[in-house]
Amino acid sequence: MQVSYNPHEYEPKWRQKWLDSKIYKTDDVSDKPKFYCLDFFPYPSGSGLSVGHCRNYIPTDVIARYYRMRGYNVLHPMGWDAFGFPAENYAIQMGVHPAETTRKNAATYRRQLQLIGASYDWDREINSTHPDYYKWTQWFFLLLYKRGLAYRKKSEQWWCDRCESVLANEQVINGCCWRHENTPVTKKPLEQWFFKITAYAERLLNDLDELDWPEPIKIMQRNWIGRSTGAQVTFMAKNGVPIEVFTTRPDTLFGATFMVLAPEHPLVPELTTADRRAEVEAYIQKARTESEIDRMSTEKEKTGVFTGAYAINPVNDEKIPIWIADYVLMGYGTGAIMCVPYGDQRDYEFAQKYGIEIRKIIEPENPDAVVEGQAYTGDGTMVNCSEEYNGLPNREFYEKICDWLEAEGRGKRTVNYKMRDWLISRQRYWGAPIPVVLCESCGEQPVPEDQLPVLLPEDVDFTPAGDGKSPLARVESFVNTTCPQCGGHATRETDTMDGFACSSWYFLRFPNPRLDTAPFDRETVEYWLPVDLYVGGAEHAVMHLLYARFWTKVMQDAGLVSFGEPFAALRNQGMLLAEDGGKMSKSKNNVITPDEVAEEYSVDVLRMYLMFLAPFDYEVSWSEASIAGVDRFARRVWRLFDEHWDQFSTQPIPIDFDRLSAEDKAVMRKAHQTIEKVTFDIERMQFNTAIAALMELVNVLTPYKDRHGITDVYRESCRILIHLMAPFAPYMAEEIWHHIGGAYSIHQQAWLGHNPDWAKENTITLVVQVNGKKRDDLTVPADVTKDQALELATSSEKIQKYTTGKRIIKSIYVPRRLVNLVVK
RNA sequence: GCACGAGUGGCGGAAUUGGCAGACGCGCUAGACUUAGGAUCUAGUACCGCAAGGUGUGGGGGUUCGAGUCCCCCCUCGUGCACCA
Repeated sequence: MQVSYNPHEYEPKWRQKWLDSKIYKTDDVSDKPKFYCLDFFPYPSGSGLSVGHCRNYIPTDVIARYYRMRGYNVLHPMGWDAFGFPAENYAIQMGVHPAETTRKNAATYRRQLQLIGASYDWDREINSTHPDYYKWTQWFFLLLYKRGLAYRKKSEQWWCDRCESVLANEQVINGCCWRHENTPVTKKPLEQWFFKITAYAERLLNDLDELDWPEPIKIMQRNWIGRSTGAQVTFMAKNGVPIEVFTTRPDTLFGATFMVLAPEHPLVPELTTADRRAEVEAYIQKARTESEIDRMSTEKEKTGVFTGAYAINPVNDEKIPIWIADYVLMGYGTGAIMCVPYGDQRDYEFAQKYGIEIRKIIEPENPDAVVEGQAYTGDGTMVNCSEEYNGLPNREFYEKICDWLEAEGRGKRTVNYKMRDWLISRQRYWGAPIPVVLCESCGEQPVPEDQLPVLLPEDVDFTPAGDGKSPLARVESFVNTTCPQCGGHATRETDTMDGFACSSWYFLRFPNPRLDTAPFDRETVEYWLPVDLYVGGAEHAVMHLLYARFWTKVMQDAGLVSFGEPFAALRNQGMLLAEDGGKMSKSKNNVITPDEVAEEYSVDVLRMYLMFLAPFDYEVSWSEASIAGVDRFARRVWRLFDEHWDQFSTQPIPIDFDRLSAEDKAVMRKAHQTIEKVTFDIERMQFNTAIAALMELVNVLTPYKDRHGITDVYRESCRILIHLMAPFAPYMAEEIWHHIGGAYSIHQQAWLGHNPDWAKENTITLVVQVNGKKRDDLTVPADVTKDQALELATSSEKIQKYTTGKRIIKSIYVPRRLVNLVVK
């Protein structure tokens, strides 16, 4: 019987059946080994999924399907990280409520993910904007609050004049607003909520070592955390004010010939002398207005002004001038530095420009190491210090001077981090309200747990007022409340939480998505977590991945979970570029959607093509030409079965391997080698070579069928093929399985194991080299011994051409590979 | 500037980790079947050479019987960090 290949008919049919019969439903707990396969929590944007997004969801789906067939209990869920600015901005422009946009966009994403055959357990779908979810996001806020890890502080916050609104850090791109490319942002002081992630800096850094994550991501996190060791040293100003500085090089203290404070340093007004005041204030004013990019530019020549004040260098009681300069940042260390022009390039340039003394304090072993016009940062012997220290190696002196500082109470060893606390306040509407009220008499009060969620009011005018406040501040019914402590009048915090708060715990929700008494059930979470495979783009290297690790550690400390790391293994998929090598973007009108590809070819072809085109972590361009090749492959597979459907079996066909003809053996061997190869490749996520292996098998079966028709070996090989294809081409596998009489569903069949005896080659090609150059190859039995191999090699005519009249001084035999004869 | 990555046919990429370089696919060439072909099938396809043979994994050195793979130097591209004291 001939059945025409018609994916447009069978793909929707199976899609519906899989949904209706819930074959991807996950058991809560079971005796099976578990596998938690998770995608990054997506924001459902208005434009829907492109084929680029599919490079994230299809590989994880293949993995999930594979582990299910391997007998694992697989948790493969999906949900929506749907709070955030885009929905709110869209609401402002179009007047559509963000809740409406979110609903619509999530529905589009769900439809498209179902289209591409993603095998999520849809009963576990979650949405961060539902009160059932953000109630627990607020609950975690309170947990952090109770543990002293959430605090409010006045801080300088990014502000865009054209938006008339504050911006999140991630919305500041190169010092300008993300929506107004040429509008530099400025800073505005505002009361803000912070999470004290810095308290976990050390653990966040150290625990990276145990993670199976891409090395570049770990490096980015290490850089972000930015640990440096050194000393905090107190310099006394002449008027008796202590100035704390942080230095990584206390061994250069004797070379400190001036100090620099950040222009924003609080001691500046106090230190500045009357005659310098006008100039200092002008400089501060200039630094304020200067954009961050200008100020941070390494290209820029250093500038600064003298405050008129002096401080005492604690190691030698020398009087050194205090300057202010914008190359010193208030946000790092203490906002003040000691300057050693001899040992620091920045200080060197500054000292040169302003004529400050450059004093040599470390003599390198090789005098040429000191380059004219540059600071010397290397090691050497101390000079120009005190008698006691001169002549010491600087490393040794480092320890000595730290001991001395600590003994004298003039400083101490310290560790400093570049990472700052996580600012979570957003003066925006579309986020989870921060569950805190401000009482006139009791002050700041957390909302009691039993009053959660603090509901986000629906009927709100979300146009920004330009006053730096959330639109919620204008909703009186929301703002006015009673104090949980005294019952008196109180006002609610009107800021909402950063969207990254929602994604910092969502992976704990999937094991028990509908639980209404707690964010998660301990036992279930301990069964499923940590996530076995986490896949998403590299762009979240520091933000989300660091925040989620932080929250997990807080929960561990609170005794809520036993583990300290949420994601055991992380992989980043490569970006998919447009055919011209540029980014796919709506503005360039070059976005290809899965819908279009499914329409023109099929979902299975899209899936296999994306897996085949390059290793999954490579950046690669879409190619219209190559997808046709995968379409051909799919049709070839279909033709292996077509017109012979009733001759196949879904049960293993008994094969008496030893009695097979050589050709039949070769086919059977290829089939079992393919099982081995595809299994190996899926596990190491080398999907492109797995597909290539399937193609090779088809390339063997097609001509075999033409010569021998439907033999047992052929039927068995095709049965193997269809199993191996199931994770990659789930629709076609299901349809073929159905036509050959398989019971629903192939996706609930067990993965096949290969028979190593059958997979093993019985003859091998032995390469024979003379002096490392290939001169012959011999077909020999696989179990050939070294002596036999050497005998065969040396007796080969082609080889003798190169060996006669010469002496074999060495013969190398690599079992099952080659013989190399070294002659002279 | 600093720190990682990566350079393999006309193209995307293989090479199970030091052992036949170019699997698989695209493209291309020739042929078959066709009214037709953007269908299908067959053969070929790294480069030079009629051939024997030689040369080839960005360039140059090195280790080794043997290097795409390991080591050193250089070039190009990509990514991240970028006055962090």
